[in-house]
Amino acid sequence: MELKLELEPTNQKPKKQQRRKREKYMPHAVPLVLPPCRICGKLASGIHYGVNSCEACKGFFRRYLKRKEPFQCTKGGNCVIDQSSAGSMCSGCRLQKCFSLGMSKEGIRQGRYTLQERTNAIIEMKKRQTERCSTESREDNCNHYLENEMQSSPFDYPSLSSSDMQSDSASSFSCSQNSSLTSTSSIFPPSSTSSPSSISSSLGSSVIKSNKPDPQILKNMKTEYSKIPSELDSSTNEIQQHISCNDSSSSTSTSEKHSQNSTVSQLLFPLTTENIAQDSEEHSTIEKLMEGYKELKPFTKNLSDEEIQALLSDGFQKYSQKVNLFGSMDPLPANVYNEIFNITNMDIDGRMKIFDLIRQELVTVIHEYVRFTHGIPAFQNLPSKDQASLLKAARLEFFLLLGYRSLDPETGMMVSYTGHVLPIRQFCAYAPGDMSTSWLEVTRHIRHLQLHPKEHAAMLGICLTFTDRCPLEDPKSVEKIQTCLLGVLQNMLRVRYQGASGRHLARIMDVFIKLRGLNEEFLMVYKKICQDRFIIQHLPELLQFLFDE
Amino acid sequence: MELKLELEPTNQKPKKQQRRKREKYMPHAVPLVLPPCRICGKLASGIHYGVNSCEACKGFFRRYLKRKEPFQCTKGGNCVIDQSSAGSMCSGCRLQKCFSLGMSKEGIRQGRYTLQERTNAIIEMKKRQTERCSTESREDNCNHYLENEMQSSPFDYPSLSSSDMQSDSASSFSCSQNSSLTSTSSIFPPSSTSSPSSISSSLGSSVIKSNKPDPQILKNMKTEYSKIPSELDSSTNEIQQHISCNDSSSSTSTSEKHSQNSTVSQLLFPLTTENIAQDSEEHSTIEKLMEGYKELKPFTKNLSDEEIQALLSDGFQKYSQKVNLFGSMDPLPANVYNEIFNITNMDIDGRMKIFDLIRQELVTVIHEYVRFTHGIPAFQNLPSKDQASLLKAARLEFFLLLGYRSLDPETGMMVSYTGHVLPIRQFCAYAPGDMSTSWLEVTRHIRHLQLHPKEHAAMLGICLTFTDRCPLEDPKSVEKIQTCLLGVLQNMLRVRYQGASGRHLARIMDVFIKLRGLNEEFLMVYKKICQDRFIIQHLPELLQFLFDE
DNA sequence: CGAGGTCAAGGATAGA
DNA sequence: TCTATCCTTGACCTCG
Ligand SMILES: [Zn+2]
Ligand SMILES: [Zn+2]
Ligand SMILES: [Zn+2]
Ligand SMILES: [Zn+2]
Repeated sequence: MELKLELEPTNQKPKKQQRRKREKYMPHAVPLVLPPCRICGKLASGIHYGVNSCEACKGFFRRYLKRKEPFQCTKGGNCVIDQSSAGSMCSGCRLQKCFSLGMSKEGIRQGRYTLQERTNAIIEMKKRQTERCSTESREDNCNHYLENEMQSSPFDYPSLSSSDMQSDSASSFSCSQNSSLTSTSSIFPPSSTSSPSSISSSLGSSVIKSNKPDPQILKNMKTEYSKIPSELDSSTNEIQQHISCNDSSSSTSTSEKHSQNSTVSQLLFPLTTENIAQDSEEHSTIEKLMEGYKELKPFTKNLSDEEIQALLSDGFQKYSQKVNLFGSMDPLPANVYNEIFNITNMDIDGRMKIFDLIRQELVTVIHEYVRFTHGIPAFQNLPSKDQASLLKAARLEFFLLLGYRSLDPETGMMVSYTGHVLPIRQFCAYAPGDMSTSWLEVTRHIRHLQLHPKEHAAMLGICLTFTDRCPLEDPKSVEKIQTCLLGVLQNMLRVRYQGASGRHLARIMDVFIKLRGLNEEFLMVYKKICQDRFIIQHLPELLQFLFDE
Repeated sequence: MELKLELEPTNQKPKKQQRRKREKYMPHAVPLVLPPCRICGKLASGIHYGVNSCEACKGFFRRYLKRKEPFQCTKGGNCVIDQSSAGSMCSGCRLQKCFSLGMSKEGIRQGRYTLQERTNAIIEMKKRQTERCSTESREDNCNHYLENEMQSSPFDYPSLSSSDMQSDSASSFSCSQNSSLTSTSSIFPPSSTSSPSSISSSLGSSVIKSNKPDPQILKNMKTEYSKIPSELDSSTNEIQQHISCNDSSSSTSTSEKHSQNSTVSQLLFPLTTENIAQDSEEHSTIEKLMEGYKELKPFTKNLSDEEIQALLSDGFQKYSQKVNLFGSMDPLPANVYNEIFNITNMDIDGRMKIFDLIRQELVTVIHEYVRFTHGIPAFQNLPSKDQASLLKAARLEFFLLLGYRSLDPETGMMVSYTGHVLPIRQFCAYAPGDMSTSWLEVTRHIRHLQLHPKEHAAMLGICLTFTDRCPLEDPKSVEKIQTCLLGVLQNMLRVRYQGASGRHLARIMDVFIKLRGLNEEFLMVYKKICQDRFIIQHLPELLQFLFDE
């Protein structure tokens, strides 16, 4: 009788009662009959992560975003996702469907592109570019990467309600006056690298030494890559043919193609009768690439996955024990650990040890890095300035990609280039907390790819030959190299995965995108840190490696 | 033998590792911690099928629902069901118990609790508790917080399908032999505080000094709070009356109440004819509280919000500039900043400065803290051990709550107790990254409450008088004080917000819950850090403040 | 109105 | 087989 809360008459039992089974939850009475969930077909509750979807699918995608580590289908990846399968949908395929319908964090994304669609777009772009490179007079010889303003983006999502616009943009696309721009510059955010004139001594000297244009090698290159000549204006007709083949819809069935001596890339290198020789050509490209790849000798190179894992686990145990000595800080996050480390004056020693390690390793590493590029077709024909720029711009991504087997994404332990086992946090001491997390995540993704060495080598080559990461004197040649490597990679994937190769390539492209993201992050943060007196004093080599002056 | 492991599909290996040690499963950070399973007494994981129960009993009932075939007892149907019989309970009797407690398919409830529901539950809890405290003989005089097993839960939502059961449980409730338990211990996670015997010198001495029972003050207290006497066994009848009034239904209209001189809390202090004097009583309570509140003199106390904001903004600018000198680290997170700070050897100075500051402030602060408690009705009548325990246990939450105006949750800058402006990250140097985030978040919430000083004072008092945060000699008296303060607060809210006061109270309760969470976090992390040599050496006062030995 | 959090239902699975 | 735990799901809620 005396409850004052009765002013709000609802809060008593009756409220609890009405709170039983309700019908479908709709945040608001939905005036219009909205389309059903695009993913599962159930009643949608709104637009979530960019896609009209139901509460369930929304939650599913949200959980994915939190828990990372994409789900894997165990049944071939072709499970049906609809309301009939509610409650027990295959998570892997459901996630794939979410992706393919364009779900993404914040729904902001540049369009509703699938990984696969994105990859296709990238590849198509590259194709068109090569075409243009070949057909165009070289009057626009300026740097690709300086021009990426105003480019009409191929990623602008075609609005469903304006299909006329779509064709508009499609037609304007091929005759765009800005058409010489790279596609990658719109896919990857523009890099914030500095001018190419400043070259670190250790890196620069290696490059210069190795860059005296050896006429013999150059000749070999010409032989091997006669279809992609160093003279841009010649022999374009063949490539043009490829393109015209490819411009038509891609609906031609694979089996048809097989009659034409296939397993060879069709998207990038559609077969024509003149392309019969490509197989062997590609083979020698791979061989050369692998020679360069052999030059890279990270400690883990010749270890099996199990051996590496044993190393890492062992190291992790020892590390944990060590950490326990400092006040049992084991479960504490890195920054706390580092703080303790610093304050107890143990840090300086610890850090110095690592710096010494880094210093030693850098010398070896950089030489091997340069030698790897000798295996990249025509790379040595590039202007030496470009070679240096590329090496510099790709350094971080290259080594992250190179070392993916050496890092346990679960424990964060890594085997260094010369075989020291340590937590990556010590490498990331100066980075914001989530930098090492990103590194781990990318590594997880790369591991997920289950790469063969040849694929790995090709990826490393591709990684080195993005034209949008730095200003270049001759971006077209670089572009061409990358296109070639992409073709090689694609063929390998096709041989290995057949129909699923598209998805795999998509995953690989995604890794590149993620790597690029890390690189950006890295540049932003480390630019500032390089001014640190301590580093300047104790690790000038690192600065030379990391920065441009 | 090893093949068995390999049967598990490919890349699962790290995941399976963790299987050995399993703790009680609690569905991730339960904000509303519930009393133990009503069926078997083990730790409950939530409300299942309408009854507060554990995972096991939930699963048991689910299996029954599927199998349909009801279990049959073979031993007469009177088997004991509790945790001691775990694993080998009689299924028939277990199911019977499930039924008798109201488990049913219809009892289910979906979705989360509204803020208001939660608050209502909390308040209801408190009410019932006070009831129990007063009616019970003191034979069970042991610590509240040790006993929170087996309490019958007022959180059990009455199952719709078994309304008869409801009255059953209601009647069993009031005569429960375990009824002396605190509610808060089930709402808030149990605190991990240490024994009350160890008291830090600085805190302890203040308390002891102030705790010599001043006969004059004690007399005043008796006059002012004669209805809540320090002697527990006397004058309980009045409170009992409140309670008995309160047990009946709450359907009397508010307007009726107003004829009885209301605006006084009815939920906690239901009006009876004897309660006419309460208004003035409450008034004097508030006045006394405010006297204590005046003793608290944080630098910002007499500044307007705008003035504080100006201070903070100014400090933030200066801080940013300073930070820019160290390699323009402005946007970097705290850990990086601290690292730089340490490595350049500027850190030690910086840290030491702050330590000095903390040391200075602690002395002032603790004295004022103790003096504040003099304004809490009957607080000084508590056993001095209890006073010290409460002061100790509440210290963090108290100061976070006290200083909410001094902290800009957007920039993370704060004005210290004596007026120094600095980023809170420097206070949180040893905490994991998200600790300061939590602090900011709680502060945001408190600011959102738009508290009046009196409300603030009441909250501080309530904050100090939770019985579940530490062991107490006389928890019931503490409980009574808190109930009184809650009533006062509730009335103030009602005057100010009328119909919306329920929601506001809900928000306030939520803040308490959040503060408690921070406290838990704090205790977990800082326990370890107190072993740090550097701190022991340079800031023993801090340790005394933070810890118990 | 959508992102994100909450939390009970139910499935999966190791253990008894 | 039954039990108890772990984990994913999806309806519902809050907040900005
Ligand atoms: Zn759906
Ligand atoms: Zn599937
Ligand atoms: Zn149970
Ligand atoms: Zn039985």
